[in-house]
Amino acid sequence: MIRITREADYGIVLMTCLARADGQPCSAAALARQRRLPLPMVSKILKALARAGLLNSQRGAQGGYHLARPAVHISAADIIGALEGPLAITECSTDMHDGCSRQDHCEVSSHWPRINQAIYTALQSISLEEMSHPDSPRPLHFHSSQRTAIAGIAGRPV
Amino acid sequence: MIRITREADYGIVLMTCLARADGQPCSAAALARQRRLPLPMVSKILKALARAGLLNSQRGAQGGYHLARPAVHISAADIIGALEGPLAITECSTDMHDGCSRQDHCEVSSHWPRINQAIYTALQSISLEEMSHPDSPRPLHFHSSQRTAIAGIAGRPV
DNA sequence: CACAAATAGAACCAATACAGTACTGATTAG
DNA sequence: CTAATCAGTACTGTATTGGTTCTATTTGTG
Repeated sequence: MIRITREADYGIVLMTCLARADGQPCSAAALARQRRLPLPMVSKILKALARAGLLNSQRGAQGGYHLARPAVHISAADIIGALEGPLAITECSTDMHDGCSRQDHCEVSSHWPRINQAIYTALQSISLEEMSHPDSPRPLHFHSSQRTAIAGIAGRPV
Repeated sequence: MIRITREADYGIVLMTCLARADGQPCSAAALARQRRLPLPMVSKILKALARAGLLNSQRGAQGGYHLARPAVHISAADIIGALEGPLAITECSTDMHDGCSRQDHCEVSSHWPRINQAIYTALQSISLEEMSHPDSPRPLHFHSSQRTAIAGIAGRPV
C-alpha cells in the first residue's frame, strides 16, 4: 500500500552488499555483476548515496565505494531518505504548505506529522547491520497470522 | 521519502469527517463541499472505502455514507490499505515473488517483511478516533528537533 | 607519460502510474 | 414517477519512474 521506489529498493540491496564487504571498496561494476542489476542504475544509485554522505568514493583505477560509517549507524531511514528525499508522506506535510489551497478546510493536516513520525521511527529502528545478516536475529514482534496478512498478499498495489 | 497516493490522503480526510459526523450519513456531495474537494474524486474514494467494508452506504435520496464500525476500531492502516491495496513496499514483498528474477542473488528479500511490518505496526497504532480530534492528545514522542527534520523540509520528493 | 579503470554529472527518453473526468446504470425516498 | 444518490467502468492528460547515454574528471599502473 505504501511504496518506495525501486531506486531505494536497490539502494538497500547495494548497501547490504557494501556492509558485508566491510571496508573493502567495491566498484559499481562489481556490485552490478554480483546482484545482476543494470550497471548504469547501480552507478546512479551509488553516486546518490555518496553525495548523501552514506558512502565514500575512491576514484580511479582500483577505486570504488565503501561505507562512510559503520553499518550499525546507518538505518533504513537514512538510505531511503538519501534516495527519495526527506520523509513526506503527503505534500501537505511540509512547513510551508503554500500549495495546499485546502489548508483552511483540512483539519487532518496537523496529524500527518504524527504518521510521518511513526513511520520514520519504524524505519530508523532498522539498522543496515541488522539487514546485512541473512537471518533475522531480532524477529521484531512477528505474529505469524499477521505476517501472512501483510507480506502475503499480492505485491504491486492495484 | 515514502509516499502514499493522494487518494489515500483524501481518504483519511474524508474518514475523519465521517468520524466526526458519527452515525449521521453524509452524502459524497456534502463531503466534497465541506472539504473543497472535487466531487468525482470524493465519490470514487468513498466507493472504494465502502467496498473495503470501512463504510456502509445508503443509496437513494437522503442516502449517504457512514462508518461501518466505531472510529476507535479503524486505523490509518485500514484506510490506506483499503485505498492502495495491501502493504507491499516493494514488489518482492510477496509470497510468490515469481517476477523477481534476481531472487537468487537478492539476500535482502528476507528483510523486507520486517520493514513492512514495522511500518504496518506504526500505521495501525494510529486510530481514526485519534485523528479526528484537532489536538493531538498523545504526542507520540515528538522531539522538536526531529520534527523539523522530518516534516520541515520540502514536500514532494525530487 | 600514456592508458585504462573508475567515479561524477547532466541530459535524455519511454513506459507506467496517478489524478481527475465522464458517462451510464441501479436503487430508493418522497 | 422523479429526483437524489450510490455503483461501476472507461477514458485522458500529466508527472513520475526506471533506465540509458554521453561526456568529463580523477587516479593507479605499466
